[in-house]
Amino acid sequence: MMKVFLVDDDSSVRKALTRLIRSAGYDIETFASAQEFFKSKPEAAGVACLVLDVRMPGLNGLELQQALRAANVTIPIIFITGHGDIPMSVNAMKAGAVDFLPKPVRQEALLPAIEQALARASRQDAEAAELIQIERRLDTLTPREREVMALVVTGMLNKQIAYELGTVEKTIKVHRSRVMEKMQVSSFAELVRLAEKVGIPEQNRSPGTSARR
Amino acid sequence: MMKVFLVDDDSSVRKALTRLIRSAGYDIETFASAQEFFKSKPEAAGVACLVLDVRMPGLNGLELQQALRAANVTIPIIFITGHGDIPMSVNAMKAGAVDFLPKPVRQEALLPAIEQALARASRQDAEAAELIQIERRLDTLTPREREVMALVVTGMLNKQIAYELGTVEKTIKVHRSRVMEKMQVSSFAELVRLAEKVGIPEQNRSPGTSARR
DNA sequence: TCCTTTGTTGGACTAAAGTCCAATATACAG
DNA sequence: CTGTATATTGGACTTTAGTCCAACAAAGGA
Repeated sequence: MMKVFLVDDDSSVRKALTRLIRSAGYDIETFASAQEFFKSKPEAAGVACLVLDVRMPGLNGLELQQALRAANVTIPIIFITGHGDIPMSVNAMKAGAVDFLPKPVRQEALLPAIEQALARASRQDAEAAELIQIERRLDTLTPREREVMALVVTGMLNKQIAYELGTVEKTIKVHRSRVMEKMQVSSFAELVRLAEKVGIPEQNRSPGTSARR
Repeated sequence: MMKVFLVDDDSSVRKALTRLIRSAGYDIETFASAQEFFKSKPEAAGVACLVLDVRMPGLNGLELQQALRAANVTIPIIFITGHGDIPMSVNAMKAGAVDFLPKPVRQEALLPAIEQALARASRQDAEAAELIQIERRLDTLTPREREVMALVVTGMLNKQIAYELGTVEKTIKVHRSRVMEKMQVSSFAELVRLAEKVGIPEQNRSPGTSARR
């Protein structure tokens, strides 16, 4: 892991930056166009960042940034460009770019940017991995268990939940215990924190009078 | 509330932008220098944003941005400049600027930026107000109660906490109940969430064997 | 010195939550 | 039709947590 993708239509730039980035100890993979990169499944690259030329024939760098965002690919991007202007750089940064460097690219600027981008990628990756873990557990819950969990983490008492769901306290206890087991937590505090992370009480439960028996 | 501060050493710019901003329905207050603005207690301005010229005699805009950050003043900043370059704009954005607009400033660029900046200020203000509320309650806790709260929100049982703190379960119950009361929560789930917001288990408690009796 | 705050603890319960073992009822897939 | 997953419930307890009343000790201030 720790991979750097480089997308630039100028082969001499690719050659020079490849040498630089490789000598800094990173894995590097280059592409001559945004389309080519986009087809390479960058979402599966693990911890990686993207050094991206702005002006290219076909899809340009900023458009690729939008396309990646639209595809939910969160790889950190460092733009490089020979003919940029302020609005362009500002837009790129607003859209989440790590840096925006004028060409010719100085290694004292590029290498720290890459380091920072990879650090960000690493955090994002860890965060995403944790969320996936949690959602995987959530997927093992039955619909009823999910309902119970959503109410439990609000702090409601079992008897209140039972009334809300039109059943009895005993049943809630059973569901609740299965929720704890399936979510792999050993304390209620942990369950609350898990629920916070995935934003659990987000389901629009019908307000007011719900199903009674 | 909803105030716009404008800092620019050029009085004709101040005049023109004041008219524009006022006509858009915002309160505006202008300053001819960064120092002047800095002395005006901007941290107490409520929901507000700052339109800031980069190049000024004395403290320049970017330096003011750093000074504000150092002073923990989080007012959103929109830079305006007549002689900017890409690295300058990128640095400003990295440091959290909302936008970075070239002069002459077009109102179609400035007004949306102000709107966005004020929206951000509003969120920050709400967030800060909530944290202050919580910390105010935390301040009413005795040292011991804080310790107990920190352990309680990890999900430990009263008896475990008692062992950890070298006392008995009964004592923990008392502290715990006072914590709930002083923090003004009616459920354990709420307490856990409050603790999350202020990052409660952050105190470096001595690891391993702690105080026994 | 006297009072307040803080930290403790006991007794006596009540309430809530959790556990084990069992048993029904329904819907659905094979 | 039969087995499985889901949802439900009872009984019988055990553990935990919470509540009310009372009391005591040490530290610090007024």
